[in-house]
Amino acid sequence: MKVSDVNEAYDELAFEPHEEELLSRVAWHYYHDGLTQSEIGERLNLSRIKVSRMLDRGRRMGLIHVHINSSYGGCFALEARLQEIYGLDEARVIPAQETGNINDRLAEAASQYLMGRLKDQEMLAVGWGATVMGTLQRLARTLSYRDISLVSLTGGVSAYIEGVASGRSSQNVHLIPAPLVVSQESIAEAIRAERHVVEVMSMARTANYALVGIGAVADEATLIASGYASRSQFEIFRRQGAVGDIIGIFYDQNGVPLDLPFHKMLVGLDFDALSAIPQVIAAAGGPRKVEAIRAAARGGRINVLITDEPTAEAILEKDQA
Amino acid sequence: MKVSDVNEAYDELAFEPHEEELLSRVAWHYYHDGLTQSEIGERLNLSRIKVSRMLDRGRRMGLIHVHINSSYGGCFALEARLQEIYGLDEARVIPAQETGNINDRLAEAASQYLMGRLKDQEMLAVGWGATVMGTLQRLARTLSYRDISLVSLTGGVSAYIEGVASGRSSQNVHLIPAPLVVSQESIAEAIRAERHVVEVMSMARTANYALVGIGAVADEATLIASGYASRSQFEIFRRQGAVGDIIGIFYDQNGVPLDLPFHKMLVGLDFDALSAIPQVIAAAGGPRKVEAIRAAARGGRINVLITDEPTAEAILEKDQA
DNA sequence: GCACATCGTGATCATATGATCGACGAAAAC
DNA sequence: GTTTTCGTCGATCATATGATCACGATGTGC
Repeated sequence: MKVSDVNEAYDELAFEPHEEELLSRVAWHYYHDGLTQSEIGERLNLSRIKVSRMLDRGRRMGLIHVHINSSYGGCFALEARLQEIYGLDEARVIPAQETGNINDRLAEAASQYLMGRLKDQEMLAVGWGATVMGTLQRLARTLSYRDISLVSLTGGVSAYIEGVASGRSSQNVHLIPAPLVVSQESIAEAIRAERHVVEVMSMARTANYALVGIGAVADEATLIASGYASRSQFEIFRRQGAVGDIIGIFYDQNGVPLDLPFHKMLVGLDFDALSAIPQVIAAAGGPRKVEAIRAAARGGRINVLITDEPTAEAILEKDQA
Repeated sequence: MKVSDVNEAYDELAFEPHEEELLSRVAWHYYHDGLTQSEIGERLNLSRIKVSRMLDRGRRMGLIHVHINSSYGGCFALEARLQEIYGLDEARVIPAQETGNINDRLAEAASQYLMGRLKDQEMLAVGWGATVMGTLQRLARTLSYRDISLVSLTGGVSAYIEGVASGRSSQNVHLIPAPLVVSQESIAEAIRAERHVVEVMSMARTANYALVGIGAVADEATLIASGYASRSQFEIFRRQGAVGDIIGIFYDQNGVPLDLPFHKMLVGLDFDALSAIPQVIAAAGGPRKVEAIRAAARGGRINVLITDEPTAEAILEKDQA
């Protein structure tokens, strides 16, 4: 090959057919035949370094394309965009699937995420919600094996955490011994002043990770189903601009907490304390929660989001413009 | 390919959903994000060596596929001449290579070709032979991902198609439940009259693509190795002018099918039915098959030929004068 | 229960790869 | 004609990679 030929052809977008053939040949030997660059070089009378550069060019120009043959493949693009747009530390998107409970699948993904993250003897703070419960159930074995401490972010957790804690030395599980919501502000204040409660809450502030759910302001919410709130209350929240809640705290479309009487009756940490935890991980998905998740992400309430493909698409669609 | 290899490959085709996700993620970071294996390791809490092994596994299982996105597979001059001389719709010629199994390399090329061609929910009819088997193994993931239906052109396919079909809803795979050849004409007739067999065969006629191998009339033929025919039979075929076979049907040097008793004992489609399929794709190569491939091309038995460089040269040499 | 095979794991090390640098040659600018 | 600029080339070297080995866990058959 003449050097001048190459110079004439130098144009990032197109190259000589002759070079394209050579490149295809090099790429074929490299990727399909498993030859090393040196072997290809001596076979085609090229220096090793030149083969290396041809492969590089082929990759950059898209002549060599790596396809990942999996339903997960499409989700990574969504993850990257979620991370970029909302400044998340990490996003996990699980593939769309008609069959199967979405909360179960999210819980599975969340537990897998945590299994890969939690180190020995770290502390995990947990919020409230169906997805959180499912995640903890799946994590139970890992937690005891790695000597992870659990601490609750709010009241009302003991009901479902006991199964998880069974068989473990109880000193590693610290629960707020109270419901999530009480009927009067004065009672909530009294509980929050209890020595044990104060201790647990200050311990929660030292956790490495917080695992929370995100609730929609819809009649199907777990808060209503479990009797902590009524439909009429939700109607009021909605009129005040609430789009979702995290650990019982309702926020508007920008993720800013609202000033509601309901919040005064909660037993648990507030948003400032939650934000102080290094990694706040939220697992949530489904059509009803799109707005709630989007607002939480926009407001910087969470660092890690685990959701499903259609939800991720719906969230991003609104912020594309 | 040895049977043991096939079995191993089948075992590897199945894996846990969680592993698939992790693998996809690793592959994505490696190939699309350009991270090093160490970086991926620390990000996902895996040892570097484990990442390396996962990538290796992903490549072998066909989850990771390197596509060389050239309008030509590699050797255009040969491809252009093959297309012109034999009126093929398309020819793919892969570079010469002494080492490495030629059938594996052809299977790779064929699977790549089909991946670029097959659209969602189309139907692929498959013939018989080692190269076809290898191609299907590589295609397995793509097939299920794109919801491609498979249908057999002949009997005897079930032995190797099962691994490919595993994990897929069986309604998309339609096999002729019989061997390729039976011992008596009457038995073949009876099988061909079976309702289920009739159904599958009429379905095969509606396929968009047919993928077939081309066999040589040589003692090393897969037909002999697998016990469907004997050396003495081959000797007779040869004397009657046979130069090769496609889906068990032997033809002369012009690609015209011979009138052999053997054909009456086949369970499968005939040449007329095969020709009715819009795209008949043949993948074959090697010195012994030169005559067989040339005759098939001359006779218009195939529309697309995938072969290797020395074979292509040998074929063309005979028709140059 | 114990020996044994099998598999997955990480450590070590040789090799493959690609980033950097200076040299060279061709075209363009002066 | 000279100089400048640009791009390619190969040498060198740090790094990335994968082959090999040895270990420990797990499961299996006797």
